[in-house]
Amino acid sequence: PSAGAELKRCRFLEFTVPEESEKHEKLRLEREQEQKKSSVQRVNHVGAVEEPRNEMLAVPISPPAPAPPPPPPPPLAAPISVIPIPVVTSPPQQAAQTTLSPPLVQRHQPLVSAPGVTKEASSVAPVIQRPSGPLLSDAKAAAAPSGSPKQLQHYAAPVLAISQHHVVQQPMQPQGHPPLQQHPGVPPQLSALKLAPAEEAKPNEQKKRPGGVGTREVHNKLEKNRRAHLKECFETLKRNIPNVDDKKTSNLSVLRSALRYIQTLKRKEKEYEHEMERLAREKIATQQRLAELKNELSQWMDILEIDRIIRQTVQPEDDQASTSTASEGEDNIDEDMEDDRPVNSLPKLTQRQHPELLKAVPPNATSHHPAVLPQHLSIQQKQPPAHAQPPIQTQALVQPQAIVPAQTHIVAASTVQSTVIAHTATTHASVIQTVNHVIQGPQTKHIAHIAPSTSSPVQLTTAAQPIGHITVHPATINHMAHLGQQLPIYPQPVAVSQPVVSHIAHTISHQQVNGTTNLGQPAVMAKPAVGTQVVHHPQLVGQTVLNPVTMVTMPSFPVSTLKLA
DNA sequence: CGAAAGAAGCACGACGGC
DNA sequence: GCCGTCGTGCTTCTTTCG
Repeated sequence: PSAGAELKRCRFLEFTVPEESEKHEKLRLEREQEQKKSSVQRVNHVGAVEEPRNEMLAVPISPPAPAPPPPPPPPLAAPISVIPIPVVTSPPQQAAQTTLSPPLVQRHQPLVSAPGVTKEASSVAPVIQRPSGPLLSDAKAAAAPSGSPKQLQHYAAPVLAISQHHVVQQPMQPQGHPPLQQHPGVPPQLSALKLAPAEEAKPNEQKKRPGGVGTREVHNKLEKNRRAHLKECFETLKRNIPNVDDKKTSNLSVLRSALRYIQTLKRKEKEYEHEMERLAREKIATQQRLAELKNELSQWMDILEIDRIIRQTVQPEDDQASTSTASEGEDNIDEDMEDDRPVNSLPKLTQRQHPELLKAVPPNATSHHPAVLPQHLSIQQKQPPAHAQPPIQTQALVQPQAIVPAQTHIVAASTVQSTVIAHTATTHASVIQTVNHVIQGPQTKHIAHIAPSTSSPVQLTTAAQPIGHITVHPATINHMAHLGQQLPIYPQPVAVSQPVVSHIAHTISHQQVNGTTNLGQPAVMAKPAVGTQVVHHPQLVGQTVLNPVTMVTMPSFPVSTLKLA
């Protein structure tokens, strides 16, 4: 217990007593207290054992001494009284005199009156209380080895008194007699309490009252420390409160100010919390909006990227294809693309997303152009079939039945660019461009073999010879398999209008292609005749068809098939 | 687990300074 | 009269021991 108390005390001291002097003083007090404790403990051990005995004995014995036995008191008083110093045998007289009044007087006089007197009185008082000599004496005798048997035997109470004095080291105090004479009726507790002060008062003596807490002085100092601590706390509090005068505020006002300040802080805290919540919500909303915008942007970027890729894939080919007139071809292509897709890439996207739109348009759609032998397939989804400008919409449309005289097969020797074509085939221009490239490509493997219907390969250079049909190489079909259902493959011969074939043949024979084409108006008059004769559509009259490939009319199979080319 | 002792805290009254 | 300080008694809490 002492250790714990010590700790507490140390902390307390550290906190409360900044001044070293006080610390030292306190430390000194602590040491003293410790000493007291140790001594007290020793004594207590003895006394503790003894006290009960004393009490026990005292009770029965008490009657003999003064008047009525004060049995009740003993239990409490006994422990404190501690004791064992039998040795002292002092003149009973003084003690007796002093002890007479003490208990009663003490209440009133302690502070005012001279402490010495009261102390003595108090000290004596206890002695008085225990008149029961014999028994106590016995106990004491047993407990205290060095005690004088006589006194102990004679006065039990006196012994107690003596013991106290002994502890206090006050030889002067008369102990033996007073007790005997004194009033036994005095409550033990009071006596005990009074004992302490009495001893404190004694000048040199260690105030260590065996009773421990009893020491007033110690208690006072402790109380002082406590108040100092309290004061320190108030000052600390005061320092932490804004707008508080350092010196003109009482503790009460400090408390009030602190209360107000705390309330203000709480209010602000709530406000800030609400603000934070609001900002958090705002942040979430903003993030959502940002995500949406990013999404949109990515979509647009995809579209633009696709467009770019298409351009990249188309332009170089065009460059390759058109040597001297490359620029012309490019321009035309661009123009074509622009013409075909005035809305830019969006249409493309829609095309890709809706490949079904690319499917062949029913013959009726182009039936209003009876003049055009090969029916044209409209690739422009935006343009309804009934549109007034069929040439623009139509591309390659051939009905097998319509092409009787010459069937042509497109034989793709290589499908290397099938994928690219697949991407680009969604546009009119790109399809044509692709076909153009395939046919004119420098690499032989890219060259489509256009053979006459007789199935005997014919040199492309022989422009005069009619081309019977264009066949698709099986490898190409296999290669295109991955394109899925949207890219139906037509293994059967693809009919190509005779004029187209003638154009192709003618172009190939010249080994040269002029890029400009009226993609949107590839009207070709197909003649059953075998020769290569080009008949421009009335709308094309006066225009130069530089790229005969564009004249190719495709059957009414889904446009996706064009990718095959 | 209860008793006892010690320590700490609280309340009251008194006193002095402003 | 208010406030701070002090001394003191009492109560409560904590720790130790049998």
